[in-house]
Amino acid sequence: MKKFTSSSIPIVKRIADSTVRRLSLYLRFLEDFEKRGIATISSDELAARGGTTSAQVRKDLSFFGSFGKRGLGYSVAELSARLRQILGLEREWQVIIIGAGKIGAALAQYHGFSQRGFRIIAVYDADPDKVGRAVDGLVIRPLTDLADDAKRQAPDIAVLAVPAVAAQEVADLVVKSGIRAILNFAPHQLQVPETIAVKAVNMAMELEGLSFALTNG
Amino acid sequence: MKKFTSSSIPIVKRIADSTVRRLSLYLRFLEDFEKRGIATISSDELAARGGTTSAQVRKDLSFFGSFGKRGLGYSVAELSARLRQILGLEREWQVIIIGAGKIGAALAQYHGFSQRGFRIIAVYDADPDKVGRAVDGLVIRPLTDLADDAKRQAPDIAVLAVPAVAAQEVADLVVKSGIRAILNFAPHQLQVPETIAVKAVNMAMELEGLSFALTNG
DNA sequence: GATAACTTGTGAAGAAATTCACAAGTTCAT
DNA sequence: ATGAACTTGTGAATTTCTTCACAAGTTATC
Ligand SMILES: NC(=O)c1ccc[n+]([C@@H]2O[C@H](COP(=O)([O-])OP(=O)(O)OC[C@H]3O[C@@H](n4cnc5c(N)ncnc54)[C@H](O)[C@@H]3O)[C@@H](O)[C@H]2O)c1
Ligand SMILES: NC(=O)c1ccc[n+]([C@@H]2O[C@H](COP(=O)([O-])OP(=O)(O)OC[C@H]3O[C@@H](n4cnc5c(N)ncnc54)[C@H](O)[C@@H]3O)[C@@H](O)[C@H]2O)c1
Repeated sequence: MKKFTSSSIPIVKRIADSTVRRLSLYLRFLEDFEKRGIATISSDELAARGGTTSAQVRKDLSFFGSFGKRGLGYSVAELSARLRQILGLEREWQVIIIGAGKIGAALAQYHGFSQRGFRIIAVYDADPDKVGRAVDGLVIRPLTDLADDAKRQAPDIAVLAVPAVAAQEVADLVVKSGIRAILNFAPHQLQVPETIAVKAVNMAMELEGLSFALTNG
Repeated sequence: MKKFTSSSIPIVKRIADSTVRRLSLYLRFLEDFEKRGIATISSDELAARGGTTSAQVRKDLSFFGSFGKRGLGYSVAELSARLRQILGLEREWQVIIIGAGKIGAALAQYHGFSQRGFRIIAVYDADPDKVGRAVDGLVIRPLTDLADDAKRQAPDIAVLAVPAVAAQEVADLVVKSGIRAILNFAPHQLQVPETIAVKAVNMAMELEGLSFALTNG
């Protein structure tokens, strides 16, 4: 088993999605603690905040190294730096939004993303009426420009906020343009090569989950 | 082990969240097949669509009964009816939106939810400048009215689209008003009684998941 | 009605994720 | 220095989830 060294984060086995989500949560809590001037934190306190257990917190972190001090806990500053490193948040990611409708516009105007290192560099739409208008300082570009633009700007992540019927063809174009990650808001299961990372935000599915919980609760 | 009867869906053990999400997916596919006039479908075809396996599909369904015909597969119409019953989608759910900002407004104007039986009956905001304006035919109401309104209208689900700092106090009010399910868009981990069903849509977390995938891919 | 080709439903096996439990290390007070 | 009070990191145990594999049932064809 490889040991952690300060210069890199070794990943010795596939990390579960649920683990990554929790790391993301922990980071948010740590930032909160940092803001409040708290210097160290125990796995127990971190767990209480996230609705999990201290063992889970320690196990999650143990995949990447050992960042704590026995008897004391974790340095808030150090652990959040580690998590940012693990999650790949030390760099800035270039994000484009495709579909300047209601959701796409709301996302483009939301500054919470760039605060976390996800910079929205362009907004695209297929509707000639929308192209040329501005959303939060970004001029909406025609989708036909995407392939060319991507060659120059090499965006990292495409956010899909187009109607479900258009989602697949847009995804195909995104993949063809060399973009390797997609955040999909359309209620359509995308078929993409497995080298492409896809996350879906499906609000109808969340509501149905609540419906199930209310019905069988 | 209890057996399935046509009048009710017996749940003999706790159903995993992941199972419910997949049921929701299957239902979407079935509706698609139904629209295209396909009468029967095999677990294999359903699985291919959802990126899972036929055994997984059959196991998911087996928690609730046996809905298929050996050698033939599932009746698309019957299985979607069953899934709607299981998910509690035979009735209409009353939904309120709290926070008429960018996201809240986009959600209020989105008709995809009511098409799936989630009827948005009211929008609330704390900002006096927003109160009284209309979003998609709904007049924005002052949040101070919520408790009273809820006594009459008994909404089922509250969608939280308020800033993170306000999320907890709004959630407390929602719970106090007798609403038993929350869909939270604010990047804040809500603390609520365990009788309350909560789902969170955390887009920053999804982006960080993509960042992780791109970094450690 | 016999055979071939399917497909379901489900125990059992296997894999994965979570929780337990404790040795080992740290801090603090006296 | 010593003891008490903490807390981490991690194998092992446990629980949960997924996949396997096959008996049993259905349909179609000849
Ligand atoms: N608005 C919501 O609250 C909400 C909620 C859940 C899911 N969604 C989903 O998000 C997606 C967008 O929803 P919306 O409400 O913003 O819709 P919308 O109609 O307001 O916006 C869609 C935009 O996409 C553009 N578009 C259409 N085809 C395109 C194409 N081929 N290439 C590029 N752009 C194209 C349209 O011109 C339009 O500007 C839909 O799939 C919807 O189901 C929206
Ligand atoms: N806009 C996005 O794309 C986006 C993306 C991810 C997450 N979010 C989250 O969604 C939430 C809303 O974001 P937004 O962009 O719509 O913000 P916004 O500022 O546009 O809207 C927030 C609304 O909430 C109202 N509000 C504030 N305090 C309130 C209270 N105590 N009770 C009732 N209403 C109150 C405000 O008056 C405003 O109308 C935030 O938590 C944000 O982090 C938004």
